[in-house]
Amino acid sequence: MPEHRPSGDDGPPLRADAQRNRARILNAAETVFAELGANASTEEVARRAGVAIGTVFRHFPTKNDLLAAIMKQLLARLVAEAGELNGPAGLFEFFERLVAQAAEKRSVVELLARAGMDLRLPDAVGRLEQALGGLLAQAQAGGTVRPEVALPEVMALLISVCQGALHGGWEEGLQKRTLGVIFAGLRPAAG
Amino acid sequence: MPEHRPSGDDGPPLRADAQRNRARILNAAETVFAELGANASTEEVARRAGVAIGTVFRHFPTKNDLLAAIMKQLLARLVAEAGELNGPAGLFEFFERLVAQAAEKRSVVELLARAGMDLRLPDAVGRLEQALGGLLAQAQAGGTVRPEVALPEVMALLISVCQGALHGGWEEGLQKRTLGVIFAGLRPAAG
Amino acid sequence: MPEHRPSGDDGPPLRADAQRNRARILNAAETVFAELGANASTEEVARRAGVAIGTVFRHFPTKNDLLAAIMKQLLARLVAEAGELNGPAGLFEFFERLVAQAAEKRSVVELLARAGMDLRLPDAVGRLEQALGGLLAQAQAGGTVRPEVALPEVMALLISVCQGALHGGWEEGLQKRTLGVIFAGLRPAAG
Amino acid sequence: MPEHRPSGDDGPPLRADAQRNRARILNAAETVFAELGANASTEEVARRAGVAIGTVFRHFPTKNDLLAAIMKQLLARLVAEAGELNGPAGLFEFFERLVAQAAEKRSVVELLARAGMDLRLPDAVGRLEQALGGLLAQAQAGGTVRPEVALPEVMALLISVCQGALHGGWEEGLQKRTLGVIFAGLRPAAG
DNA sequence: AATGAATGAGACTTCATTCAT
DNA sequence: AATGAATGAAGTCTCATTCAT
Repeated sequence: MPEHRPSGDDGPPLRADAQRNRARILNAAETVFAELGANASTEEVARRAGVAIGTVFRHFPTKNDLLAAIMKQLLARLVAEAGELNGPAGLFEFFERLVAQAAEKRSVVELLARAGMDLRLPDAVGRLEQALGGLLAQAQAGGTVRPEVALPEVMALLISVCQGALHGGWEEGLQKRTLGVIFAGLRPAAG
Repeated sequence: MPEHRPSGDDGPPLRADAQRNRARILNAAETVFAELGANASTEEVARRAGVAIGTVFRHFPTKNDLLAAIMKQLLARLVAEAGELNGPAGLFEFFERLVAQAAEKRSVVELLARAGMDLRLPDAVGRLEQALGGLLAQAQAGGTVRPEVALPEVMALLISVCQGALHGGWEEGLQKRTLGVIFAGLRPAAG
Repeated sequence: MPEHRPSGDDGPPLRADAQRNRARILNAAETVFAELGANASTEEVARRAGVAIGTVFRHFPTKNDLLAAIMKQLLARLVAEAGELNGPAGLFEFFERLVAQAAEKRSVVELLARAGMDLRLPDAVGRLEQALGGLLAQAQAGGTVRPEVALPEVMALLISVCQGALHGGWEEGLQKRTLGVIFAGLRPAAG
Repeated sequence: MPEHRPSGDDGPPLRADAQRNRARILNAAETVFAELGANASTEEVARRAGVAIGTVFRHFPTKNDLLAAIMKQLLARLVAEAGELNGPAGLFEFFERLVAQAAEKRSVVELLARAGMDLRLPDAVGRLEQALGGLLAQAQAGGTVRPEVALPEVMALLISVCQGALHGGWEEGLQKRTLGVIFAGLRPAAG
């Protein structure tokens, strides 16, 4: 009975070495996919993780499973990050952080993009939306964001701007000005 | 051995049939990559173009060359489209059209994304920027866009939102509301 | 438009070199599978055929397709052989020849065995049954085989005894005596 | 490092749990190979036996060893079965039982087939031949089988017809009629 | 110029076997 | 003795690219 962990159930706890390898693989995969894009080879992941190819497939029986796992980890991290933010400016802060990450971590976005496609991660994505919803509510309560703005377009803007940052390779100033426009669009009209 | 047309030079004019084939291949490629994504097989392109695989490689010695050519064609089309638009609302109109296309034409964006990477198309992109700059100037002249807004962030927003539309699969309403936020961010503060 | 020839249609005639390679591959495959059994590797087939692995897969997109093709060729050969035989002793002669072949050609049987399974060759098998039926009728007409004996059991005996010869590695004498029992069972009781 | 039992020697007696495991593995293997064929995975065997993969390899250092063990067990069972039969019709009865089993137990035959090949089981096979010899003698003594018929061809017929039954998937009627021909061939000529 | 067959590196995946726990 | 994680060779198949026709 090997260890695949498709989603919720944890099964018996992994042996220490297996856990270590699983983590290493996940990290290597994140790096590799970030550098080479989503169709980097699984062998490369194995090489960087310092394990044999078979080990990767023991933990993630399919390349897609590996991608899904990275994605899940990534989304969880984002949710956690969102959870730490508070107050009316939290939403904007979140945008900034994410975009900054996107600039360096190709996978953040490339994978986010596939979330709705081959990979099936509805709940993980759902949790992110929820967290984002919280930030939006706070921002609207604090008067930082117009009340008519709804969650879907905020999500859409977030993803868009991450993609843009990723593929465009924005330098710092550009990133700030681009977000500036979006933030201005979210704020209530100066009265 | 002529006939590759890496970029500027035209060389001897192509034979009529060769010209026809080149066009067919380009069209087929656009369709195929739009449908199957950027790593659809070159054979599939040949099949749809109704030519043999060798012919594709005679015209485009590398798959990347083919992608670059599509990109170039696409950008030219966008420039033309931008040229037809006028007045203070032209910029917004352009955004809307592009996003609408992105929703259907996968390649529009997937390729746009690679513009800065493996593919080298500085001049084609430059021309698009120029056209966009014209629209921006008109919008600012007409008071539709704040004067502080500069071309790079407009370009960045355009690309971002196209990517978002592509990967998110936005329905009509969402697309309108998302663009609404961006347009609000571009407009002068209501005074 | 490559050349796969799933079954009936011939499509455009293969180029001379392709035809030569196809034949080489088929021959190599027959040999290899005969020697190493049905799960010998496709690479080995390619090696013996003196072509690259890709060539094998161009002609037979799947290993199963290759097996099916061999099988078809084999059955056709058997049908032809059956067609050459005549008279009341033809059936027995056919048995003998087949068993003799089985002793050397592992595939003759191993593949025959899979005829009803993964490989789908109903018509090819059907033609063999038809030919065998002809021999049976002649034998019964000539009084060499009892009239109650029907085609299915003759087919069953033929396959059985081929399998047996294959896996048992019968020497000449044993083969003769074994068939002797079966022939005795087919003949009318001595009156 | 004890516990492999290549053939004759027994070594120190196995611990109770080890013995139990050995039996479980053997049973699981028989089932699995019967269902999935001889190249089912060893992991599957372990899974069904409810032990870890390492345990399987501790008991049977090689997959082939496992196959050999199954074979041995199977042959022993056949010998026992043959021992229970008596009288002039015993031989025919034995044929019928075996063929019936073959229809359901894929391994019975698939393994029998390999008896002479990679697996080395001369004595086990020898004992089966001996038992079969007994039945043959009785049948000949009782006048059910012609005196010229010798053991090797009986063995050959048995194996052949098992193979045929296995791969052909005979229905009941066909099985009966096929054996009918063979029995007729074994019986003394009427008269 | 076009054709399409051939090439061969490389992708994903499986599985017998070894070895640390 | 048992466990189960790790190994890595090997298998099937894909596809960009080359080259004989």
